[in-house]
Amino acid sequence: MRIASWNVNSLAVRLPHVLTWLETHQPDVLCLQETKLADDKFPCIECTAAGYQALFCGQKTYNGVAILSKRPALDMVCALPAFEDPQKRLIAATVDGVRVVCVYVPNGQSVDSEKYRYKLAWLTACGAWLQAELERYPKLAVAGDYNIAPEERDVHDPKAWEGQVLFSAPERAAFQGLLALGLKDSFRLFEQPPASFTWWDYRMNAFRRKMGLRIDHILLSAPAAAACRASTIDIEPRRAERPSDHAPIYVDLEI
DNA sequence: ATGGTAGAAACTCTA
Repeated sequence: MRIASWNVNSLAVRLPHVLTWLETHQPDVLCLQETKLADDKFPCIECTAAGYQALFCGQKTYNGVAILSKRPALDMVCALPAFEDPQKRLIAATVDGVRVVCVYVPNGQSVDSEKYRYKLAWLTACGAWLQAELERYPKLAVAGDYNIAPEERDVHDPKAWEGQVLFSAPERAAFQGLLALGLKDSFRLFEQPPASFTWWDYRMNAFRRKMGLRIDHILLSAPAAAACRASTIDIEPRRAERPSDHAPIYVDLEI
């Protein structure tokens, strides 16, 4: 079973990229973030034609998440139950016995902002909810844009980024808190190339200059991690015309 | 020096 995740930064703009990528890589599940689409605008017909059903939880202009799957996705949840929030950042469903959680963690903007405090509060609420999900669903994957680089090797210039949003100590501690629930960072289950990143700023030719961060992750419960055979970043779509600023990532599970 | 780029939507906010 191949489970993928991609922050597309507007599905309206990136739909051709997504359809091409589905055709090439044939994931069983694709988690999307930053669809930026109200639910009545979601491209269901195009997804069906590509062989995928879609569950989505969106809003106009900002945020928005979706789960595309070849097989039926059941028991959808579309928000953190105990966290009142108008922003559409989480959707979960079960596909072939695997609980798939798609997250778009708040960016945080800057460490002194209200948005940063919201990011940390959101992560606390998400962790508490995931703890209960892990008890209900042994095979669980949490895929998405975490907006956190966990370690120095996940940042092109850790000294420059130290203390900045996406790499500050409280954010990294929150990420470690998710791992402490028993989740594994799938990417680090395997030897990986140095300077492996998933996001490059559109500005300053960051992609060409390899100035990236690894902020998109697929975390796995212990039984899912035990079945994981590979965890991959596909940077090819970042080279395309009008790319998303994020690369798609995926895991291959022997399930 | 606080820039720059992209997207949505509206002439600004978010990332």
